[in-house]
Amino acid sequence: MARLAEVSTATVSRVLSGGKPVSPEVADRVRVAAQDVGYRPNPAAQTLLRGSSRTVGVVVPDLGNPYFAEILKGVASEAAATEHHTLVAGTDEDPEQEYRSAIELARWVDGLLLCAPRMSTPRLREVAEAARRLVLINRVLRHSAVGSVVVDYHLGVRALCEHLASLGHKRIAYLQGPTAAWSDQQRQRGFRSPEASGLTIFRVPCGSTLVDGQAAVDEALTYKPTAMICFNDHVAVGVLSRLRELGLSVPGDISVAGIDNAPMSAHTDPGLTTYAVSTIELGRQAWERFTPRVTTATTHLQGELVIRSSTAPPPHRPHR
Amino acid sequence: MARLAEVSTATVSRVLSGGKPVSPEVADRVRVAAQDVGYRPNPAAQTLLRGSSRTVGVVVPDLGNPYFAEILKGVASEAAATEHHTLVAGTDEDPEQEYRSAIELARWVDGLLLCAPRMSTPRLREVAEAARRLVLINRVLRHSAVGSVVVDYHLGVRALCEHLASLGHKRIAYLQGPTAAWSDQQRQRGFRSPEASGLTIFRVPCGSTLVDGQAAVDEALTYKPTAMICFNDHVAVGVLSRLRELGLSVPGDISVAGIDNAPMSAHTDPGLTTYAVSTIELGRQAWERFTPRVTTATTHLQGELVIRSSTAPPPHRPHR
DNA sequence: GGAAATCGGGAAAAGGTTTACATCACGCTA
DNA sequence: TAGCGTGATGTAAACCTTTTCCCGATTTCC
Repeated sequence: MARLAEVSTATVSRVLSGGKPVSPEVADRVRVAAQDVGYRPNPAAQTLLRGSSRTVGVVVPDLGNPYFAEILKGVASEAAATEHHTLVAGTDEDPEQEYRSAIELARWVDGLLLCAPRMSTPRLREVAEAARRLVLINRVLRHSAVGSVVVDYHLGVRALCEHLASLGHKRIAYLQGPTAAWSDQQRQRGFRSPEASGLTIFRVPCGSTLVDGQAAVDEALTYKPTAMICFNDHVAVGVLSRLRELGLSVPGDISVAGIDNAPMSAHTDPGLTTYAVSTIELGRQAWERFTPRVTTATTHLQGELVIRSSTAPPPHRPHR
Repeated sequence: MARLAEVSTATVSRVLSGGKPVSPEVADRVRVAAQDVGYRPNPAAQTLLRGSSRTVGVVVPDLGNPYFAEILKGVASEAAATEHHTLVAGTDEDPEQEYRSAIELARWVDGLLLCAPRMSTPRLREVAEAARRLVLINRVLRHSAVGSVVVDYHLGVRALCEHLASLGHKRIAYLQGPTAAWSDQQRQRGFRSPEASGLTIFRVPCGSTLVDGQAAVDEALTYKPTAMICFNDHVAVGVLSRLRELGLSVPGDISVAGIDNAPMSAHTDPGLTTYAVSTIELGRQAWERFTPRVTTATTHLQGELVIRSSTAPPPHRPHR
């Protein structure tokens, strides 16, 4: 203990952590000594006593997905601003691992940020019990001390549909997200009103990745749609790539729209029309849900339609 | 202490963690009790005593950059496989924050994975002292107990140059990475031999992001190059986007090549010629450097040239 | 001038787990 | 049969801080 080198034992604590009254010269002496010896309080000991690790956990399906990477970035940055650390875990889209990682991380952290589209509600509830504080992304759970930040995807989908309808589209393929994903169901909700207004939606099983998008195009085309709405921008990029392979022009032959406004979406060819969601804001809101004062309610985040050049009026005659 | 509910105190430890001899029936009783009470050992206490937190730290310039996201993913996955956790910090490309984050994280973790292109060598050495174990990405440091995983970028650059030269290119613009970044210097090394062989390289200040690429194009074009090599794929995507705006066709009017083979590079239009580096392998290698047995040397990782459609012979007459 | 209040500092306990050491019983061998 | 070794369990110390309680000293108010 470097503290002996100077004055005492508990005074060091007062100087370094507590805002307790300490005489200036003593405080200085302590600081100098700490500097000299390179003294650093042991985080484990601090955590043990304080009962708080000053750490938040982030569990997402895929760390490689730019969408989650952005959220992680937002949270990590907010956390760092208040001397907190960020523990991460990727779950490889596996519900079982979502659960295990969440439970495991919950032991360590003060607050857990969980994006687990596939976890069953009962298990989610278990996690809620295990975590001191839980914030869900794109999911809700009736439980005290659980906050949620959800993007109103149904609004996004509806806006995209209205945009496409106003261009004259009638037949739209929707490339679905992962089966049973909560946020996919939200998107599906958004089709109700457009469908009632005469739009025809063809639902095509797909997924959430670039490769999924690429693979789902051929099936989607069998419905002869004039436009495609993709589960997210990631998928849309895969779709654009496959359409190019097939020699179809976008938006000449077919229009394509994504959701999320991923960083790359402004730079695809053509630029991707999408429903923009601010991941920064999402991360910020999520972080705010950790602070005790906030009544742990659900925050709804609205995006906005970003119209780029991947959508246009349908061709006069169906392609092919 | 839930343990009192059953038998004793230390026996619980023996059952749950140590492989110490315990009679089967007692072990069962403990397990059942733990299950009932939902008992979980306190990680802080374990860490305090064990002297190891079973945690590794990852510090990267930008968590939103897919390249680092992939590395993080690789490490987190390897870590999870051995019951370790992953602590992350983004530094927003700020050398000062690189240092602070690294030092701070070093207190918590068993091993630190550091990607700090801009940190000065003396500070890097300080971090090496503070960390129990340090692994550097794309950087080397003469110091015991410091491992490195570096990509041989000079080989990549040379390969790209040779590829372009074989297509007939003579004037190549290189869009530089962040000033003073170690890995940019490595790339620059790769130009020596091509320059000696008669290739002309124009160096253009740029950066590491999509937006940097977009912004640097105009200056690069003033040199009237027939090809551009970009610091990384991220930059290249920005370049493609700007060239499209300017009405220049790739590779018709000008060839473009990136470095890293980011996930999106196969799906740009045109597909990006690049020097492919396996981030998975990088993460794996980095993780291996944490295990004590490895003689903490530098691992050199070689990529391979991936030729897609963004490179082609130069136009017969210089554009414009 | 004396007593009370306030401020600064020191000693010790607490926080939950692991592990070394001590204890105890049982079985095997001489 | 007695002694010794082995395997199972309990006890207590150690890990490293923070924080509470308490005491001494200085200042202020009556």
